[in-house]
This record gives sequence, structure tokens and C-alpha cells, in this order.
Amino acid sequence: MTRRTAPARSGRSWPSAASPKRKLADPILEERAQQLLKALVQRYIREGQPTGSRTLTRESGLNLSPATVRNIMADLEEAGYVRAPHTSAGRIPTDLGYRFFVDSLLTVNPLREWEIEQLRIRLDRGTNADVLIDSASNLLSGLTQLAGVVTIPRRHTGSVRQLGFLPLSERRVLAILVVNEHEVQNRVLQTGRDYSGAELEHIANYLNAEFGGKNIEQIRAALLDAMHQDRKEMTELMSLAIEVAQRLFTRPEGEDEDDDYVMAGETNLMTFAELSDIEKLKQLFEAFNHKRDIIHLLDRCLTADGVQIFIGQESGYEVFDGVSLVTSRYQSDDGVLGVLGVIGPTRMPYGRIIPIVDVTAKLLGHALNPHH
Amino acid sequence: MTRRTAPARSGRSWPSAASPKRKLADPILEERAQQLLKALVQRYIREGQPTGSRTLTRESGLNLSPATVRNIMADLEEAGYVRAPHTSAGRIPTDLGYRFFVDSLLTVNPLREWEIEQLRIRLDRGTNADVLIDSASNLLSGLTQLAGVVTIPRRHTGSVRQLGFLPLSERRVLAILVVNEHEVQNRVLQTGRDYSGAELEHIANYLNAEFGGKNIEQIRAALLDAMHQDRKEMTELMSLAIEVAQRLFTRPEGEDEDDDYVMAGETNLMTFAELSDIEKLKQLFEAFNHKRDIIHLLDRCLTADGVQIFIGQESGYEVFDGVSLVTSRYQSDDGVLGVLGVIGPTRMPYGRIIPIVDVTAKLLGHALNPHH
DNA sequence: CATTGGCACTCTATGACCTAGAGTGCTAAC
DNA sequence: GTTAGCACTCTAGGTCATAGAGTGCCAATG
Repeated sequence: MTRRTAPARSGRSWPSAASPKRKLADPILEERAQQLLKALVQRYIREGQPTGSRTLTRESGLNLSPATVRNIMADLEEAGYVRAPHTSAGRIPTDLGYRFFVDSLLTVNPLREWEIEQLRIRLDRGTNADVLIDSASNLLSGLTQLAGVVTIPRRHTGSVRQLGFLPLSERRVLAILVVNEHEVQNRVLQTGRDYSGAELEHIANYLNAEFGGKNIEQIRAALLDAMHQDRKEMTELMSLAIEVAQRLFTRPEGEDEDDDYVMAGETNLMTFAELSDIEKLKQLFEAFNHKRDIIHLLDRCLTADGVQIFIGQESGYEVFDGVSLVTSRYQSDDGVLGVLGVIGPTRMPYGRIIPIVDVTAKLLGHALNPHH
Repeated sequence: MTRRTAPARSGRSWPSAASPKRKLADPILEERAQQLLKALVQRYIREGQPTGSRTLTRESGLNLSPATVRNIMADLEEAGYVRAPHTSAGRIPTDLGYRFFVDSLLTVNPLREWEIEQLRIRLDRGTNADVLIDSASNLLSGLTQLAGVVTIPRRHTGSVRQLGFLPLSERRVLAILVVNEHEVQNRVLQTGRDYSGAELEHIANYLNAEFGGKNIEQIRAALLDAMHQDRKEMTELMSLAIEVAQRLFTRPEGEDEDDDYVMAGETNLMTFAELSDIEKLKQLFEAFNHKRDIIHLLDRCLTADGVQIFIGQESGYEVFDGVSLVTSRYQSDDGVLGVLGVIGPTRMPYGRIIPIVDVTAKLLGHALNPHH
């Protein structure tokens, strides 16, 4: 199991030095406090209800009286790890409590070999990329009974395999770009003058020879170079080709935001008590539809390897109150392709979710490897 | 305003002959009953609460005592047009009541000229079809504060403008199909043997000459014809071309269901009291995600012109309990393209919704006309 | 001096009970 | 055929009492 890494902005650690008032500095007490916190979080994830000191003594395995537990809980509350919904309820974890739990207390249950095998079968190489993305998101949602989300790989990471043109009408040419073996992109170019079929074919040949196998970033760089060369040194064909390629690889205006994601199982979230507030639920679903914020959030996970977790409002978005996100980026041999993950109530079984996300990311990345 | 037509299976009319027990046969009473039903439905759409006899006397404009109204209401209840949630609440309309209301009692408020103008601006010709579809669905949802839905035009209605091939690797050829001026389809063909670029170009030329301008249905028919001709009579080129075209226009297996729709504003439905039952809401949203049933329902609207209305479970789907659908098909000069509409609680202001759907359908159809 | 038993206190959830109000159905009078 | 009157029903909402869970604090303890 890969080590879980905390998102950059919230990489908090247990405040052993920053003891708020009294005993938490004592290593023994601290150990006990951790055990209790662990028991509390686990139980809350299971039952969804506040837990009192009496129950906790039983559950934690520690040999302590309820009174002692009460003292410790008071400390934990002061430190911000737990809170009481009202005076005479038990305690429940805060976001900070969950954070400490997933960073330091969590024991992960790895998937069984046959479960991985199941996943592997359903994420088979050689299937169309779009279908794979869909499958992955459905698998995530199906296995976890939460919402699954997978970002669609960015276009410009793929390498161009082939390039062709098709004259449409005067001054309009359809450019076809085959990326990554299977993926096809089309773009209609308005040209300054007519091009004959033969001309287009020559241009295509030239560009294929020049740029075949490179990825779009590289091609852009090469084009920039070519621009700065003296036109005199080029054949007419070359400069024509460069001009066309320029139009082709310069992203049209509004289209720079081609990021998108696929989500499945959102409806699973409707059954959770913590989201039964319909207004909140509505706002969450609106965020899903809006996509921009979610994309932004997911993009933040592109930088770090391994499984990452956003707990509640840590993400910075209000709608994520009570909601957590477990993600991992997925990558093929060509590099990072995107991010996938699971969205659910903060009270989710992390020990099960994390390996699912982890393995799915790896298998999806593998399945998207360019064929040889 | 176009006349609203009832869906085929529910084209009920007022049972003037089938009077259940007593006075409904009397034309005067019938008239009054209708007026009362109208007042009841209108008020319920506005207020969302059961209405009693006293209120109804005031609201209906009729000069009757509450006691008389009570009698009439009892008749209407027996006939199935209204019902009482409990003994001492007022009455609310049943699905049947709504049906009669929209078929015979409804007065539609046409849109103001400037409202139409607004719509026209936002559904401008010359925009990309996908963007238009999105806009339409957003407009529907925005204007009505309900969920807007637009089916994506079926592929095979468009006419093929151009056709080209791009050799990928040995035995794999990318076929490019330009349909309807702007829309591009790609398909990878696994071929039995290698084809040279020149061969492919010849084939493309032949097929373009043969099939350019025809729509996909026509092409399939032509291909079927060609199949039955004696092979001996064809040049090798022709038979090659036919073979390739066969593969190209024969829809791959699982892909026959390429129907799809775009929905916007589903979240608007979450605020309605009649859907506050979270389990029901969940099922409805699952139906939206599932798509198949919804598509099937929308497809039923393809056959009839004008605005159509499905009220509650009339549609035959349980999830539509308490939910109605107002639709219209939209069409360009080339024929019917698809269906659009609004989904909302049965208690929706039909008088406003109907013209919105009607006008949007017309404008969208117009905007999707092939350019000249 | 950390731990614990004891105790007073607080807060919630639940159910019983009551009442006001809205609306009905029926009957008898008009 | 219509209506006034009346007994009846049902709900929404409020009050009240109670049981139960859990706390915080204090004084006792090993």
C-alpha cells in the first residue's frame, strides 16, 4: 500500500509540542488520546452517532474508567479534534480529527487478490479510452457506493501519430489529428486561400515526417522555432506547412478549458443523513454540474503521487462541508494523464476506499498505456 | 399558439356522457364543475396547498355558496378529477384533473415579443450544433426554473457531405465522415488487407461521387442494392469501395443506441415540496442518469407535432409520480431532428411553460438549419 | 498526582395530551 | 336546486412530563 500523503496545504501533524494546556505533552497520555480518537472515529464512521465515554472505554480496548476518558475527551475537544453536538451527547470527530485519523491512525485493508483481478478484467487494455474512463468512474462508484469521478485526460499530453487533411469547400479544410493510437481530433481550419488536394497531401506528408511521434507541447515549441527562422531558407512547401500547423496547434480562443470529468453514482450521496439537508445537497449537485470548482480541486491532486485526501472544507469550498474527496492521479508510461477519485460523506470508510482508489488509478493508467 | 395535443395513449376527453351518478350530465352544472376545477388547479399550482369550498367560491368568480361547491366537489372526486389528502383538508387535483385542465381549461400566456427576441439572440444560427443544444437546454431550465432537456439529433438524419480516409497502420484505416457541413464523425476500420494511400483516395473519390449529399439511410439502401448486383459487372475499384462502405455504414454492434440527451437544471427540482421525499428524488435522478427510459419517453414525442404533455404516471414510469413533462419536437428544413422539453413537478405553471417550450423548439430548429 | 466513583446537572427524544382551525358531509329548510 | 346550520373529523402545533444518555466537577483514593 502506498503511503497516503496529505494535500500540500493541509499537511498537519500531531501537535506533540504544541500541547494546548496540560497533559497532551505526556507521551503516555498522548498515546491513549490517540487510541481513543481512533476508536471514536472508527465507531462514528460505522454508526454515525455521537459516542460517549462509557462506550468508548469498552470500544477502545484501554482499561480506563469513563471518568478518565471524559477528561481526555475534554482535552481532545479543546485541541479541536472532536466536538459535542450538544451538552449531553457524546463526541464526534471534527475535520481536524479526521485529518489526524487518516494521517496517523488509519489502518488500510488492502484489496484481496481476486478483487484486484475483477478490477483488472473490467479495466482491460485495448478498449476505447472514453469507455475506460466511464468504466473506471462506474467501478469507483459501484465498489464504494459513493460518487466516482475521473478527469478526462488532457489532450496535449498525447503524442501525434498521424495527421491528415480533407478539403471541405473553398477556404475550409478539415484537419484530422490522430493522437495516441486511437484518439482522433478534428478541427476545421478557415484558410486564407484555396488549397488543392495535392498541396494538402504534401503538407500532410511534410508535417507527419517532421512532427510524427512528438506530443503537442513539443510541436508547439518546434513551431515557435520555425517561426523565428528566416523564411528565405525554407521551401514554399515548408512555409506553407508551418503556417497551416500554426493554425492547427494554436488552440482556438474559448477552447483552452477543455478539461472535463466524468462522474457516476452521485445519487448514492443522497441517502446519507449528513446530506439530508436538501439545500446543502442541492448546492453540492450544483457544484458537480458547474464543474469548474471541482476541476480546479481535482487539478490540485495532479502534483503529488499516491492517494490524497481532502476532508470537508479543507478543500476551501463551502459546499464540501461534511464531504470528503479521496483521489489519486493516474498515469501511463507517457506520464500523468489525470486524476480519479471518490466523493462521499466525510464519514466514509477510508480504510476500504483508499485501496480502491489506489488500485483503480494504477489499473486505469496501465490500461491507457499506448499499445506496442 | 399551437394547439396542445395529448399524448396518444392518454387523449382523454371530458366524460359528458359517462356521468358517474347524477348531475354531471347537466350542461350547466358541468360548466360550473369545469370552472371550479379550473380555479382549483390554478390555485393549487400557485399555492401548492389543498383548497376548501369557501376559498373556492371566492376564487372561482361563481356566485355559489360553499355548500353547493361542496356538492360539486364530491361529484368531481367521485369522477376522479380531484382528491382530498384527508377528511378535513380541501381538495387537490389528481393526474386526471390536470389532464383535463391542460386539455380543455388552460389559457396560455404567449411570450412577449422581447422575450422571444432574447431567446432568438441566444439561439443564434451559425453556432456549433453542440453548443446550441446546450444553450437550449440551459435556456429551458433557466426560464422555467425547472429541468430542461434536449435530445441530441440522431446521426443518421444528416446528409453526408464528404468522406475521406487516413491510413493508420497496416490493416487499420481511419474513415472520416463530414455530415451536415460542420459535424465530423470518425471511425476506425480494421481491414482485411493493406490499402495504399492511392487506393484509398480512389475509393474515397468514388464514394463521394456516389453518395455525396445523401443521408445515411439512403446510403444504406444504395449499398444493399449494390450488394445484390452481380459482382462481375463492377470494376475492382467499385467492389472495393462497396466493401469498405459496407463496413463504414454498418453500425458497429453495441453502438446502435447512439441516442442521447442533454439536461440542465436538474437541481431545480430539489426544492419542490412534492419531491422532498429524498428516496423519490433519488430514483428520479437515477432515471436521469440511466437515460434509457427517459430517451424512450422522449422518443414517443417524435411522432406528433406541437407541444405535448405527460402528466405524472401517464408516461408509464413510476418515477414520474408527481412529475410532468412538457415537450415539443424541433425540426429543421431537413426534417425532425429531436425533442426538447421541460421536466418539473406536476404542479407547474403550464400556461407559461408551454409557450416557452414551443418557441424554444422552433428557434432551435431554425438555428440548426443547414446554412446556404 | 493521575485516576476514579459519585453526583448534580443538562439536553434531547419521545409520547401523551390538548386546542384551534379548517373543512367536510349530511339534513332540513328555503 | 340551493343553502344555512351543525356535528364531526383530521391535522398542525403547543405544552408538559419523563426517561435516558452523557457531561463536568469534586472529593476520595492508591
